[in-house]
Amino acid sequence: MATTRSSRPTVYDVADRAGVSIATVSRVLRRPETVSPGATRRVLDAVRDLGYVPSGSARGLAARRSGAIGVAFPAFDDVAEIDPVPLSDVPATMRLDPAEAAEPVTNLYMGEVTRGVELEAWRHGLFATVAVARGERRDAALEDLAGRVDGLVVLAGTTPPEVLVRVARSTPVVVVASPRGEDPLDHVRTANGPGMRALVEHLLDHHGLRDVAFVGGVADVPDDLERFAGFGEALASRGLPVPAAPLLRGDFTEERGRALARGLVDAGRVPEALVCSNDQTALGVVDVLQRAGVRVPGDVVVTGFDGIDAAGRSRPRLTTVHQPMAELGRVAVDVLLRRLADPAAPLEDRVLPVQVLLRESCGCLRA
Amino acid sequence: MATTRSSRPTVYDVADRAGVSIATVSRVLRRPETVSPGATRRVLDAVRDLGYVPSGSARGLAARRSGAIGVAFPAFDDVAEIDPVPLSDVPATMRLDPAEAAEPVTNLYMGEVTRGVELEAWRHGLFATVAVARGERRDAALEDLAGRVDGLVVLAGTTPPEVLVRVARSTPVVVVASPRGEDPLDHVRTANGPGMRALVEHLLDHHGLRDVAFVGGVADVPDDLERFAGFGEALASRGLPVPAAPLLRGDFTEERGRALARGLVDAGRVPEALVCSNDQTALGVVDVLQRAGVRVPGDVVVTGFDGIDAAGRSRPRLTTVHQPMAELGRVAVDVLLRRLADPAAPLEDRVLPVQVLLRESCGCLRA
DNA sequence: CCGGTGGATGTATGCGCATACATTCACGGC
DNA sequence: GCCGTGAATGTATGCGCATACATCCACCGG
Repeated sequence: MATTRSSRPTVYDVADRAGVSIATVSRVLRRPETVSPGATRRVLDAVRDLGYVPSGSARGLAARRSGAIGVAFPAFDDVAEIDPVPLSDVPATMRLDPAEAAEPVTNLYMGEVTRGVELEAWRHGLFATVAVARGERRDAALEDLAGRVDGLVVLAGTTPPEVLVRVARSTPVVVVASPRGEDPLDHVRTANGPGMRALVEHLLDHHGLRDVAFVGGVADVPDDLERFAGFGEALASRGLPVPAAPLLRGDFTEERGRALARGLVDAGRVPEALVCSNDQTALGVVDVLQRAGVRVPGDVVVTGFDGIDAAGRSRPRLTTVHQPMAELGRVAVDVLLRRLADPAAPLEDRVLPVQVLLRESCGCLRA
Repeated sequence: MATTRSSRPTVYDVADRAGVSIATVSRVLRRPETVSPGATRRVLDAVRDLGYVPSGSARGLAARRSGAIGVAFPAFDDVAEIDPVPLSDVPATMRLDPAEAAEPVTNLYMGEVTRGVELEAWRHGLFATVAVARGERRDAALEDLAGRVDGLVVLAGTTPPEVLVRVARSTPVVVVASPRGEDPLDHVRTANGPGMRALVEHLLDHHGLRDVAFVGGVADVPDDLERFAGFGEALASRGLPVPAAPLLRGDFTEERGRALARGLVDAGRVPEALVCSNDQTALGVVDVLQRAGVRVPGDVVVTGFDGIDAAGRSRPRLTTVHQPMAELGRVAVDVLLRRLADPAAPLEDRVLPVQVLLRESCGCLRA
């Protein structure tokens, strides 16, 4: 006994039932002050009786704007696409869970940025349509999305720049979290470099460290490059030698961080400080060091970057640089709306401030 | 030098440029096999040259389906709506961060469910449009959303049931995470009761506990009710007295969990086990107990529910019941598509399995 | 008592696309 | 050499709404 109607009622149905023209129906819904009380009343009754809901497509077509903003992410979770939907009736299983969970931070990132976009869109009466560009259909899907929204917020790495630029010819595009290149697009990002620089200068000045090493993430990722650059600037500003490359390179995962730390311990050459390119890596590093009997921050200082929840719950709590993920989404929408309002305005490159969180893993606070 | 065109090119522009009719343009894009190679070629060239992207609104209108699925959440973050967009140029600030972070799990929940919905939608060539129903515009926005999608996934608590039922007259609605009531809607939820029951039976049977107390969350929330019911069933099945109400009642936050634990410690009557209705609360409880010198699980066993990341990172790691949040979204979409395919099919009430994670806080594993 | 005025409502049209139907044309069979 | 056939393409229409413009009518001033 599902109650879904075979076909949705339209303005015409409402108009018939209310004994008015479709124009009056439309007016009651969009500009009520121009319609007499009587007609308004009858129309609203008809709307209620029929369960009428205006078609977004028709409205969008007539208004020449969809009322939605698109958010596109790179395929963080390509793998997850495999699992079939479980239809098991088993209500509860049980298992010993000794494993160290390694929740992908990317999920969190996606969720937070989406939240920011949705919030800012809401404030302007818009909706947010999200898509994770995966596999083959990747670029085609982005164009499809572009066709159904008023503007796009695209995370760096979602699609090749040339596709973005092409799409941008018809739909404004704001790129999140990558530095302005030569593309004619608006950008929003965080102060990766300055954040890392401030953190490292703190280690040098406040804790008097000198033997400071960088543990990178995936090579050539803009964020990683900027962080390493900030690291170098800090050293240079204090007259210390600047390495050409990170001491170690991971892939932003906790597991990889563990492996790297294991290598250091085995080789017996752990520096005074391990400055990691992200929190996940740092958490893995800390875990392995502690198991190997190396005290953090007693024997070695470890820091992260991102400011994820887990970094504030570890022992020791991780000193890190917090970047405002949801804020990225909000500001991206702000930039998008400005672009919509004035297509000829100069390109924007907004850099959001970060905050260095001094906690236990650098020795600033006691556990 | 922004490159956004003043108005998007249409099929007509493409047809003109390619020297064909709009029908041929449309065919090249939708059914390429019906068009000659020559025409196809010219059309694609024109599309590229003009940066043409089909209008989603027009397509939706003509096709009588939008190609999008709506996801609506209750207003977890009403408060956050206040902050203005920061336009600060300060790239990095610094602060000592002694506070215990209390990341709202609701954000995570929203992100995960959205992820599931988006993934399943993607597999069917659909997009996901999300909206958090806040404040005054709440119900109106839900209808607006309904008008622009082919189906809705609505989380319990987003809007009053009567609004849902009304909307469902024109757009299929699947309700997530609340038990089937009298509404003529499809439902998808997790096995809250059985999960909690299994966990508590484990505490009774395996750890031989008897003085087991329940720490609830917000009253009258379906999930909380079901969990408390499962708690009671476990006790009853072992011939123990079943309390009529939770020993304590929090609000699902970590902070509130702390306050409750403080009360117990001060009163000097801490039970053998504190079974919490969610992880956040349990984390707060554990923190305060430990600071008060009460050992967990040595002196008192504490358990949670939800299986959030933080529960696997605390010391001791929390024994809890993991519920598949992303899976909720995926299955909801699955149910939605079935409903779309057959409006007359019997109503569904899918219950997803949960998994009890036995870790350190119940004593199953050593820290 | 008539033209003017403004509020309420109706009529007609366009938004951009998909597609049913019509048309054209090349080709093969008779 | 004519007609049937089918592939390729064009023409016309509808999808559901917003809105410019036309119409109607009650009411006012002169």
